[in-house]
Amino acid sequence: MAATTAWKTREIERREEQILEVARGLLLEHGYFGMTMDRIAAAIEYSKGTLYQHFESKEDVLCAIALQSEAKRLEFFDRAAQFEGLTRERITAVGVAYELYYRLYPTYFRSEQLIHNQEILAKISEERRDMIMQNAVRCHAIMDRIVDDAIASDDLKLPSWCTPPTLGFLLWSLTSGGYQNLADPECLKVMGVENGVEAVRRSSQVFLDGFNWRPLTTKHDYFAVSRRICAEIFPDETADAVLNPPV
Amino acid sequence: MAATTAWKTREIERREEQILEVARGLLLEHGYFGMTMDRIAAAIEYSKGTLYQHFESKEDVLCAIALQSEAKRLEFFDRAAQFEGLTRERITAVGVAYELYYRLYPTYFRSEQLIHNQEILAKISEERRDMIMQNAVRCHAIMDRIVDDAIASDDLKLPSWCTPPTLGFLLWSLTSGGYQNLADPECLKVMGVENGVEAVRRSSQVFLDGFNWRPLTTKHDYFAVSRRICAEIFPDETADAVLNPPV
DNA sequence: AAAAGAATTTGACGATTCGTCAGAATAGTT
DNA sequence: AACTATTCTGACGAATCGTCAAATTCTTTT
Repeated sequence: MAATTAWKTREIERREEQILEVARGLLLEHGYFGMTMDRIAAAIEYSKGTLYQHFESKEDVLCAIALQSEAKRLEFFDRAAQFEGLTRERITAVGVAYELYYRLYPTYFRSEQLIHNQEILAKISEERRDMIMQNAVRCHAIMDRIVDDAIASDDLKLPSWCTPPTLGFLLWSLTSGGYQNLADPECLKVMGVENGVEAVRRSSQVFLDGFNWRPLTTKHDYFAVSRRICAEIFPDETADAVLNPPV
Repeated sequence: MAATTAWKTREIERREEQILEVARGLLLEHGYFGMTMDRIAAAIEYSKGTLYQHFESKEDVLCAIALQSEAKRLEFFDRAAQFEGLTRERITAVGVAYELYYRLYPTYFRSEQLIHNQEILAKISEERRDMIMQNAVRCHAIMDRIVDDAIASDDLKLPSWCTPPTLGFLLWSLTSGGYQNLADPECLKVMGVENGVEAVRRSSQVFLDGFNWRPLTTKHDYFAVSRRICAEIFPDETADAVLNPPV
């Protein structure tokens, strides 16, 4: 009996990575319709049949790419969650994490947007869909945790219409909505906004001020806090002067 | 010479409306991939060739649908802009307009999202793309105008990092981002939010409080203002008790 | 009313792409 | 070397987009 050898297993893993790398390149350069299975197969120098042994459909490839992106985002969020300080400093750390993710991995950000499409989600394997959901849940759990801590420590008192997950949803809507609009050049032209990333960052603080999450920006230098977060949590990612501190 | 008669012209217009109606139905029921040109042709009882005399591509059909949606949204914004009152009441009117649009025409909202896709936009006629942009610009101009008035009348003083269009962009990001997340059932599940629409509406006010746009919610009953806006500007649309006042 | 000519409609067709699968090629075993 | 298990291949069927030459319908002229 000729079983799959360890040697072969490694070869398969290597190939899977290669496929995703090539696919991401095609996706970015030629878009969704330009990323064809034939082109991917040609680029990896294997046949389409082999490609389909790794991924059950084109959408599955797409989701695998998005999954990598989400994993990176979750990694950033996890690291941000380790920042120690006041609750509002901690939620700021999550904001910094998301901003860095958006700025360092714009291609990842874009592929994530793509799968927020029910038609694409409908075509993929149960397994991958679960993993995607799992990641999203964990990202929101991180935010929820901080909001809960803020309430417990009296830094924040939410109005009755706003549950802790609701605040997470709103903050998420503001930032992800903002980045999404910024990522669309047509939108940008229409809206006439400059320094969009800075605006999103600062307006998040305005938003939290509106909820009276203490200490307010008038009492606390969140610019300095962001710098500390960069230095302590994301030293490698912000070694480049452009990203430290966030402009 | 046999010229196109007035009779025929009307017939053509009627058919164009019919196509869009059928196409929207297919889009909603079966999604982007389920909306095929053959199915549309079958449903309107004309051949595909005739269909292609009205629209130069599938994307063109999609954009025509989105254009109808945007026209409706613009109509709502225009009406909201006619509300007379304090500047912050007027921006509230725009918020009410957008909320009503989202709640009354969820199918329109969805088709608008679809065309915010560069690949689809790239395939359509110059003419339609211009019209789409034009509508978007006019919606933002309405917001910008109100922000400018607020600054002129000292109701609002923007921080130096935030231009008037930037505030429009941010408010837009919060609300459109929020509705978009709410429209995605998977997102909703992940985030664990209830009463999302109410949360978006109230959080917009929190946001404006953060910018210190007077009068603040602590000094002014924007719930009552919203009711007035509904009664004066959108009487027909909010005749149904569920929508008046916005829950 | 019939013929000629213009406008409109049709659906079969070429091109593209997805996903499959029977058979070829390769690797491992005896 | 012969045999078996595994992996790989690319031609193929199906679905869909968009086209266009031919068929049909409508209008005008004689």
